[in-house]
Amino acid sequence: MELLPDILGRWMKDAFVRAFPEEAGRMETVAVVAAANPEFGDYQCNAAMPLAKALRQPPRKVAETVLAGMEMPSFLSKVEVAGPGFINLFLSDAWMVERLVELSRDPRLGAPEPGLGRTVVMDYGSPNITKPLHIGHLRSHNIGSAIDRLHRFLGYRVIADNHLGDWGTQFGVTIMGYRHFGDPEKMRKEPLEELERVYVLSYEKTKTDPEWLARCREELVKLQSGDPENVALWRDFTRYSIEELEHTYGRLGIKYDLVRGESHYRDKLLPTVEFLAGKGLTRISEGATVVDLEEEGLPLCIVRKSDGGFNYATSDIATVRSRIEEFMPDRIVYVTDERQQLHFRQVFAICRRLGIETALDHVWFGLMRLPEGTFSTREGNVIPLERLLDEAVTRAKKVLDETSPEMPDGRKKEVAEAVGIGAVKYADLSQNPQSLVTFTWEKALALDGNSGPYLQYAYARIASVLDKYGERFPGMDLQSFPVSVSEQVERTLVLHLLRFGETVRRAAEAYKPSVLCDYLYELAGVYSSFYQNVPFLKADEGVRESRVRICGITASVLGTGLKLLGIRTPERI
RNA sequence: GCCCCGGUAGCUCAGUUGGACAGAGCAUCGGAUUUCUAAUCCGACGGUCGCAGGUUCGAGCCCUGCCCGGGGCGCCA
Repeated sequence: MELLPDILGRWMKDAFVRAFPEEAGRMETVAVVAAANPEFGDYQCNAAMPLAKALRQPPRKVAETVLAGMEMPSFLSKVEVAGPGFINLFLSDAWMVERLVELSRDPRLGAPEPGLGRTVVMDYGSPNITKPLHIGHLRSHNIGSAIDRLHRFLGYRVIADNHLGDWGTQFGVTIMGYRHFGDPEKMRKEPLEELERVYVLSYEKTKTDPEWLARCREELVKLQSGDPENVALWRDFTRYSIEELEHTYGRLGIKYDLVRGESHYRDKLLPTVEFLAGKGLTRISEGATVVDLEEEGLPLCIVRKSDGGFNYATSDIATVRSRIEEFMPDRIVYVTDERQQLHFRQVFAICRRLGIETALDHVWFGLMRLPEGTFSTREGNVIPLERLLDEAVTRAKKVLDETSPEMPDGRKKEVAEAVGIGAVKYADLSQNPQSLVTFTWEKALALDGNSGPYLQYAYARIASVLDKYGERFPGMDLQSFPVSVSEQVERTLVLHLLRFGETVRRAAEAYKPSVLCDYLYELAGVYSSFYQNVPFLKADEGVRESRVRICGITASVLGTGLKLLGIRTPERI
């Protein structure tokens, strides 16, 4: 299905070109956007005003001239010029309803497939292992997996790779910590907590004890050069970490195609530096191998340390080359926090120098903070991610106990899990990714207002309506009844449903799941208003069926949208 | 010192890339349930969009300067 703004934009462009062939021909597109206010119609076009300047004519006159030569197309009921020169477009009810039915028969609900034939590698989550996830890890996983699903929905072939930090300096520190402070008993029971504990102890010691620091580096070099004992430890640490990660990923509904980690590219580090050197991009500075990036206005980038070791930049360049070779992607997308902006600009610049043309995008998001400031292990104010999820589920369960006492216990547990985690995920996704996020329990666990549970509740109410309809009017063939709109709120709902495709496209293009959240919240709001103020099961036959069909389509759109966000949709709450 | 973000209602945040009188949620206050799930709905209250200039038909959005907060800037990732 072609998207509404595209259909309307094309018609407007025709109108402009017909009226002003020369000037309008130079306009690349004539943008049509959703109207700012329902009074002003359904969509509006503002192109007459900029054009008026070039033509040296009053904008209203330009708009009127544009419209004068056009016949009213079937999809519009009214077009008018308003204010300084806005062109307001009113969609025809009959056409909207026709489109809605078409949408309901489309498994993609009217969304386009711009990604067909395209491959994108997505790198998100990518935590450093040997530490439990904390609330700061939520954003990359959550935002990344939502962008991932949006792209798959739009037809892209997505390769989601969890690029674990499993080969860095921290292993020397952790190995030393484990050898000297490790408790085998705790290691069996809570490996990640234990690994983090010994890491912190060992790390503190590096700051006061230079010899300790030197020994940590030694252990890292031993690991990286294949020392069997250290490699065995590294394997254990990695295995424990991944097992625990998988548990949290299961709760969050995050799935990867690949979980490779930096270690996967360890044999490619030296060849990468040699390749860079072969291209004449490197020089030696203070014993380190560096790439100058002055032309790009960036600071120089170290690709090999003076002690012979490699760092993050080298690893990422090696990873880009490997991914291109293996998957031939059209694009590689990284989702990390804002602190890595410079790093990726450097890496991308070096890739360009190497002649890599694959699109490379860094999607960054604001750090999560606590009201009192940043959190850190040393401050002791780190909130483990699992604890946040547990707390959310507990609160959801409490509400369920009050509102749905009749629900069987097992079922209640499932619903509480879905609702609690839905609340946490939605609270994070609904913010503009680039805003700095201040974590508060109140916000993360909100169950009413603009929240995940509000959307899930709306969904469950619809599911209930559909069931009740089936019970009370058995044997009716819903699809054989026509859809029509009579109430204002009903029309608003239909219009909103028709905008699903354009919203999904915009959310994916902008890498902003929050765009979809806004849309779904508004959809649920319009539906709730409809539900509360317009009878359907009690309406006359015909009107009843039309409204129940609209309910069904709303359920599809809301359900699909929530699934794209990774939020589950219980049929009963 | 240089670079990147942010500053919008008491609080937490939107604002479709320059359009119509700046919008939600929370909080506060008032109303709605013999009815399709009240985790809901309807309404009220609430703003110098950090400050000062500038660009133009039009600025929360673009430009310049300043103030406040966060982050980054050669061997961590």
